[in-house]
Amino acid sequence: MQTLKTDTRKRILNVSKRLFLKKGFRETTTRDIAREAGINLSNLYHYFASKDELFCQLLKPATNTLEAMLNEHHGIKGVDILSMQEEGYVEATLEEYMDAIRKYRNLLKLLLFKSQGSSLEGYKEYYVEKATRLVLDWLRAMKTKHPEINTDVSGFFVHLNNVWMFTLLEEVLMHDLTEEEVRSVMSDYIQFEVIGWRKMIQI
Amino acid sequence: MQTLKTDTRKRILNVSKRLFLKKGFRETTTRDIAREAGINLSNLYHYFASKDELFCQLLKPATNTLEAMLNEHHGIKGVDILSMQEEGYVEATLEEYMDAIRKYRNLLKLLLFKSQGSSLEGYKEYYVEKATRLVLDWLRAMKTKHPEINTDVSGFFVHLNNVWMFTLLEEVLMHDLTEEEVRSVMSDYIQFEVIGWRKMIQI
Amino acid sequence: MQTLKTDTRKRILNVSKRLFLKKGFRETTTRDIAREAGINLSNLYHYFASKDELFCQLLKPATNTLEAMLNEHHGIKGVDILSMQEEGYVEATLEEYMDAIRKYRNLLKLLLFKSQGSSLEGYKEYYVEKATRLVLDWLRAMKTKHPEINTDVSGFFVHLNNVWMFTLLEEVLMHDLTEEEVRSVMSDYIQFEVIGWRKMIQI
Amino acid sequence: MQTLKTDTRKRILNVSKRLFLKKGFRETTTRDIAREAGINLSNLYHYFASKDELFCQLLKPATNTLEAMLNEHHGIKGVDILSMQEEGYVEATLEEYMDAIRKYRNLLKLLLFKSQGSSLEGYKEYYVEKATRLVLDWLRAMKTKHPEINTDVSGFFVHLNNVWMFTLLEEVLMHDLTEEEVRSVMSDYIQFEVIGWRKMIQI
DNA sequence: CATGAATGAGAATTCATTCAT
DNA sequence: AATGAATGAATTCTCATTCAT
Repeated sequence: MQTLKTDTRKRILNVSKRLFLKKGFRETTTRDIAREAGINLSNLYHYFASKDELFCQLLKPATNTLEAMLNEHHGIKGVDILSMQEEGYVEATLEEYMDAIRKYRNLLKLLLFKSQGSSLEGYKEYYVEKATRLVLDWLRAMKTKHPEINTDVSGFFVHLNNVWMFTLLEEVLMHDLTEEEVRSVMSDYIQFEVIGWRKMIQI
Repeated sequence: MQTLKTDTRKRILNVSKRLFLKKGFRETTTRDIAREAGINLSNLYHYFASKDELFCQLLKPATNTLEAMLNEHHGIKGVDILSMQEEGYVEATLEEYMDAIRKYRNLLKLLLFKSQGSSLEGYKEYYVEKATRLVLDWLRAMKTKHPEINTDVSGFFVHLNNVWMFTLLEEVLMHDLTEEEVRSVMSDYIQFEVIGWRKMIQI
Repeated sequence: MQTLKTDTRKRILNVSKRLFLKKGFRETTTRDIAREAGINLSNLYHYFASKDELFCQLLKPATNTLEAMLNEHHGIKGVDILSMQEEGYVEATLEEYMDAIRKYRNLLKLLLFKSQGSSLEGYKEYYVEKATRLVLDWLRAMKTKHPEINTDVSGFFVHLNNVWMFTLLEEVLMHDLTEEEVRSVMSDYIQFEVIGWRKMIQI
Repeated sequence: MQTLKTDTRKRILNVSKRLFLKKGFRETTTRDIAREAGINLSNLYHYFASKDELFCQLLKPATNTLEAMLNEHHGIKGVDILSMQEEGYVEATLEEYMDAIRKYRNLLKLLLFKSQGSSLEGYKEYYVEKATRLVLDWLRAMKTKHPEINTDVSGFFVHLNNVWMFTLLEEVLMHDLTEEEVRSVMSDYIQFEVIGWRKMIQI
């Protein structure tokens, strides 16, 4: 009996994940992937248009989540600047990061450490830039709403802030911290950030 | 007419720097370098044993400086933990970093962003690890000398500290901050670090 | 239109045989082979992992036969030393050599004269050594079975014996003796050997 | 003080001998030679027109001796076929071979085992052919002088005879037999040859 | 869905030799 | 006599991708 389309596709993705993790995007050949997936090399191209597309598809869940977090967390969408004072907000944000790492630990590793040569190799920079722009826009909006707060924050500061976050993420992944350790480090980090943030905008 | 050895060598290095900076180590071919340097491809091997060696030689000034800084700044050699309180120490440290960036801005870019595929591709990790070990050793030595201070600092904390430093360096390089901006950011960073450090060891 | 796999493979092998024979392993380039076989250079690597593997595969029939002859002829396996007196034994041995030359004349030429630079370049020496060891072991076994015979034969003598055989083989090949001529020379040689042998062990 | 021309030349030859012996003609690069001789690469070409010429010059003493032996021993020059009966002749011949090995052991090794890629790579075959022709000519001359002897010897037999001799030489060199061992083996061989020879021509 | 065959564009490195000084 | 610089021609092997079936 012929393997179901999804089976083969799934197998390719699983094998890819393993190989990309081991050797990185560039050093992993399509031949390796096909061989280990037990399929013909050309057949791989029935499922994915190119090696790059395969990589992007593989990372889709992780990048989707990151995009979502980008919009919601640094959220231009409705979160009021004053709500950052509430306890629950910090908790929620923490959980979001935790979830992402719990679910996509390996995909995030791929994205941050193993993507060179692929079209995702600049993802971190792209993400940080986008986040920075969103936050700055949001700050401007908040200024209109709450003219009393200080939103005179340099772009570079916001930028650096986002970079710290990614660096932390990278360290957590690189050193394979346990969930307990991650939680502890993350908690410190987010508190530090929120507090610093409040102070900065003087609310 | 025969070109002086140093001319050609210098030309190769200049061209390499430009190309590596533009396309990275891996994507830059020896052919490109030779063509742009106006020499025969094989002649390149007269000056450098391999593409990798060329890259290492090119980065030598920067890596040398970093190694020196490693030993002197995080220096296990003679700096007393108490001297970190003095104004001058912070100043000096700041100047050291400033100098490195001023002199080797592009080489540091190459080292940190464009070295993949070369033997220097893991330099950041190597450096951070080594720095971490040196600092921990130094802390142990200080404990003997000043039993009253708290040196109960986790390895991961020290590690993270070193990573922050590199991240900052990366950001400064990546965004091509002017010297004025660098000085400002660096100053903040070092003060932050020294203060945090003092608090941590409770002196 | 797609060529059958075996066609191309066969063509590569045929072309290789011709070129290796003409210029030797080292002086024959993979480019030459591909061009003359009418295929793309990289396609050659579809069929053979390397130039060396191609050479070994090409010679496989001959080396296999030699290995078989090694085990059977100088055979530690069951041939009794006394059976060397029988007429049939000499006949059979002769035929074996004749067959090998008849079937693999050119492959044997490649193996003995054109293999430098390949992993088979020391085949003659390897073969002679192995044969020598086998014969010496067999002699020891015969000594147990027939304590009356003289098996006090020096290793160097056995060695030299095997070398003569190869030299003869080489001469026959190098001078392209006809089958008739080969048969005549071989016959002399084998009779000479068997007679000398009998005398030596005094049976 | 500048090195004398002969010194440098001598040094090049010594170094070459060592390197060629270790790695063979082809695998030894002119760079290696120059480096180890402590001279500039181009300077090597002041002493020898090419790598090949260097090799030939190095082997000159050995090839000269072999050529001389060729003429004298298988001597078309005056040796009467009947003198082969005398004791002294065998002795003299033996000594000649012994001398050559004693004096040129390493050069002969180079010639026989390490010359591939050089213009001397076919020396053995060339020598054997020439010897064969000389002997056949000489036999014809003897026939005129002594019509009673049998000179009806096949060319291939003479050829094989010369090949045996070289094979023996090769074995002696390859296994680094001591002078004592060489003498013993050689003695057997020459006696065998002379006796066989006498029998063959029925004198 | 699946396959075997085929391709083209490289890429790093080697080496004997020559030239100008 | 000696040198440093330079050359050109080669060579093996890689890899993502496409085509015909």
